[in-house]
Amino acid sequence: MSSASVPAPLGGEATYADRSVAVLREMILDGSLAPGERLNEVHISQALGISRGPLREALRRLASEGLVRLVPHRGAFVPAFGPGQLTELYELRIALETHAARLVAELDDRTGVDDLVRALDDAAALLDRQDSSAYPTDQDFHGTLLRLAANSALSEAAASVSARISLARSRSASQPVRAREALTEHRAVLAAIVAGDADEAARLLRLHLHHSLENALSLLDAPA
Amino acid sequence: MSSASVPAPLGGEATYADRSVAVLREMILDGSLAPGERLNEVHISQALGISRGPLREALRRLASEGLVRLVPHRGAFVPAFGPGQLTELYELRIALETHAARLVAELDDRTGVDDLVRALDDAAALLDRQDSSAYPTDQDFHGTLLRLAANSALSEAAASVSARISLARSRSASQPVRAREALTEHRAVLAAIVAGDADEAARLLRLHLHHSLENALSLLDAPA
DNA sequence: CAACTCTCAACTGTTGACAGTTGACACGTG
DNA sequence: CACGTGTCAACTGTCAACAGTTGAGAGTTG
Repeated sequence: MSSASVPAPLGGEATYADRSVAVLREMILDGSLAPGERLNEVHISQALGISRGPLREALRRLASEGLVRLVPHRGAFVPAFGPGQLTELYELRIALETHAARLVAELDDRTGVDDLVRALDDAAALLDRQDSSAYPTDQDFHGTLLRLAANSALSEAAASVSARISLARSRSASQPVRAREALTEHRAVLAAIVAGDADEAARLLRLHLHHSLENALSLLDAPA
Repeated sequence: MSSASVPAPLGGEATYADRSVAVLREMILDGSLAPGERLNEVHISQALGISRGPLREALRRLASEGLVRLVPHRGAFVPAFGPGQLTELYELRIALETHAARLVAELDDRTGVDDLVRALDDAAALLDRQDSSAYPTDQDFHGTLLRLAANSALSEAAASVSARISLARSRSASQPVRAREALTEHRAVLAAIVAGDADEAARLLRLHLHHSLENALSLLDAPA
């Protein structure tokens, strides 16, 4: 382990297990715990200043999110995703998000959609003015779409998948410069939603995510 | 190939937690543990002849499957699903399965699909000959479709959703007589898949699952 | 008599110790 | 020298006991 691990305060009001989940998830996603690394229960519990019980519970919960892989009698590992698994995860994401887009397109109340349209217009203006290659609202767009679908089961599943994809992509942390393309595609999807064309919205979003997958795969093959 | 996994008698070599998960899942799905019921750690662990540690792990794992609801400092409950949640779950199922159908329709290797066609033909013949109102292959059809999609992440997500739907429908255990309609719709979906028409396959499957949802909802409102 | 407070039993959260398993290293054998 | 074997440290799985929280009911007060 990248053992620096300050015996973090871990202070708050939730249970130790809850807080451990949060701390470990953060460490896994930001690379403090590298893919392939083994998570030693004794070391980590001592580093967190708790006993093995709550830590084990945290590890099991992370395993159910797919951020940790448990091997009986061997322990917990941070999974290392290959191109095949990244593709599987993207296909799953496509399944979830395209259906969310379909649900939103068939929604009666359009206020949420209108807000999203405005947000994307603002982002477009910002991107045109200053050459900021960053497109911080990418995750926002997908997150908002899920939220508008108003299906908590769907949202939770999508969140789980997104976390795993983040982990799979974590090695290539350098956000690509697909900002403009992504924004353009987002606006196209949104236009179809506004028009109430569920099929077209789903089709465009599927296309967009396939582009994103291609991008992610190319970055995966070319490690820094 | 050490673990060619002979399905051990479940009392054999898995950990206590593993076995507890299996036992409890069974009890929840077959109604031994009714929705709304509270799961007392002490009582259950004594009934299973183990200590609270492994049982707690089992409960957390079931919670991650959605078959148990954990309330901090209050304990574990078997969730009681209302019409709204059942609808959410079905929408999630639709998202997953329609995408699976799409993937299968775009598959090159058609041998698996051909097998499924034959299986449905057999089922149809059987259903015509004897007036057996049961259509045992309903779950088989959906399960096979998922398997053919060859995406383990997708399959696992679908399995989790199916388990929750089973729980939500468990009160109305009497399988409805939608056998013929279901089979007809299955064959229509499959025909589209054979034709390689992903859009149409997805559309028909979405329709089929919406019918199934309507049926489930009507049974939910009218308790025996 | 309603509402509020206090007390307590039951239960979950947590801990530290014990038991069984695994993988690796050293050793002996062909 | 390759290979099987024995041994062992490290680690996970499990247990029983301790600590903190919750909800309910007895008791009290206006």
